[in-house]
Amino acid sequence: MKDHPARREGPRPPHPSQARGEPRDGAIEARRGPLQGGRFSTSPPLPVDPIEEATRQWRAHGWDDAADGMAAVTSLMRAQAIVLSRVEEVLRPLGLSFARYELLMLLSFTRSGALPMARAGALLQVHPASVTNAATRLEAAGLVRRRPHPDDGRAVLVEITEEGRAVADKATAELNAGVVRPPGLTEEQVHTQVGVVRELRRGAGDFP
Amino acid sequence: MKDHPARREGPRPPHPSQARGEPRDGAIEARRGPLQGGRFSTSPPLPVDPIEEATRQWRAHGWDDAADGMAAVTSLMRAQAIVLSRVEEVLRPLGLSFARYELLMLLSFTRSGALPMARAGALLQVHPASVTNAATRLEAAGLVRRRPHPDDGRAVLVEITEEGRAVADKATAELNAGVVRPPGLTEEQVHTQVGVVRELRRGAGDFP
DNA sequence: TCGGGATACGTGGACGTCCAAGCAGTTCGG
DNA sequence: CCGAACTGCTTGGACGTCCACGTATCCCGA
Repeated sequence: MKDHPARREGPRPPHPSQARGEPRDGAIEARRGPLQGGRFSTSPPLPVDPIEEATRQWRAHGWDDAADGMAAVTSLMRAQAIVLSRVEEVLRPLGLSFARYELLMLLSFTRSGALPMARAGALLQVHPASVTNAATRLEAAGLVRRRPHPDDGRAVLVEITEEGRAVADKATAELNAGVVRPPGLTEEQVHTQVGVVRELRRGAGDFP
Repeated sequence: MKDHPARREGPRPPHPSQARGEPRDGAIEARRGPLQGGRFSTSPPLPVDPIEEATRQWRAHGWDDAADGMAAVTSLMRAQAIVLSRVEEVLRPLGLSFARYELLMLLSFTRSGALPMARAGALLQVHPASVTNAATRLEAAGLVRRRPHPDDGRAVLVEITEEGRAVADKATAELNAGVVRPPGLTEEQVHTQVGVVRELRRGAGDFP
């Protein structure tokens, strides 16, 4: 993880602008395209869609009935990488990763601003160890605080701090403006997408 | 990752191949449900869809126009985790991860069975370092071989071995049967999904 | 011809994700 | 009432992904 996959957080001194010997004031730097989600290799962009090409190969090998499925799988992987990349690009300046942002928002939606670690893990649908990881880093940044559970000696409550709320609000505003709202997809496409995935998730036992 | 977002492969406890003495006919072990994609926390399954709940919160906070977008993002992340989990569950017994499987298949589709590392990275759309990683592990398993590029002293060719082809074929057969073919989604849903993502990828500059 | 810039890889580090194991606190049945 | 089974959390590992560097090689223009 996945992957998932891409994340960082530290300082990134050499911005693409200077590495390229870009003389101009970085003023506009016009993101090529609507925020590209991660293209590597210095070579020129591919002339054809690699996934479509793979699908062709699949059929050529006689796996016709599996071709669409594989295309769906690889498409999904790539889509996740692209979107995650865009999200983290926005979050990075705030010292957040998407995982940490999710935990922070989850806590901010709570009445008391606190949740037992296990509960958070269940709601975020990630492994308990991942919650520990995120909580530790958020705590180091002063965005959350750990507190023993009053009624259960085993449990630990993660509680969002005032600063945490502030950062979460700022992050949300920037995400809404920079990634979510910009229509990369039609409203209908988004609905379809979410609907399809909901069935997938239900089938995986995410919820009844 | 992200990543992804999520992945593993090494520490399967009863090293299927060598480690343990014979695993008693673990024959049935009945996968609960249709191959669940990763549910943690011992607590009972959630009573409601956490993503839907989050969307509700989003609206309640006045971010109506961003609610659907956030739902799309989180849905995508979860979908990727679920599918990746299922795929790797099938590949694990073969000593493969999805990343390694992809590289292996890419090579198998080549006439000569070999590609320069950079070319592979471009086609798989992952960072060059990821290719190095996958190639190293596949090489250790004897599934690929590294060879200096005949015409370019900088480049390295990764070449699939006979054993690599055999493992790749076996993996493909099992993936087709165990994950891809089983209709978790309608054929139409799959097409829609792939189509939507294709636009996303095109927008990200994956291909013209 | 020659030197600077571009390209190809590998390495080390940061992160997130998962699993397995270990420790402590809770529950429940005999 | 006590021990076994169960929970909750943390730690240490493995893996994949990306970035920043360093090194070797290639290529092109002065």
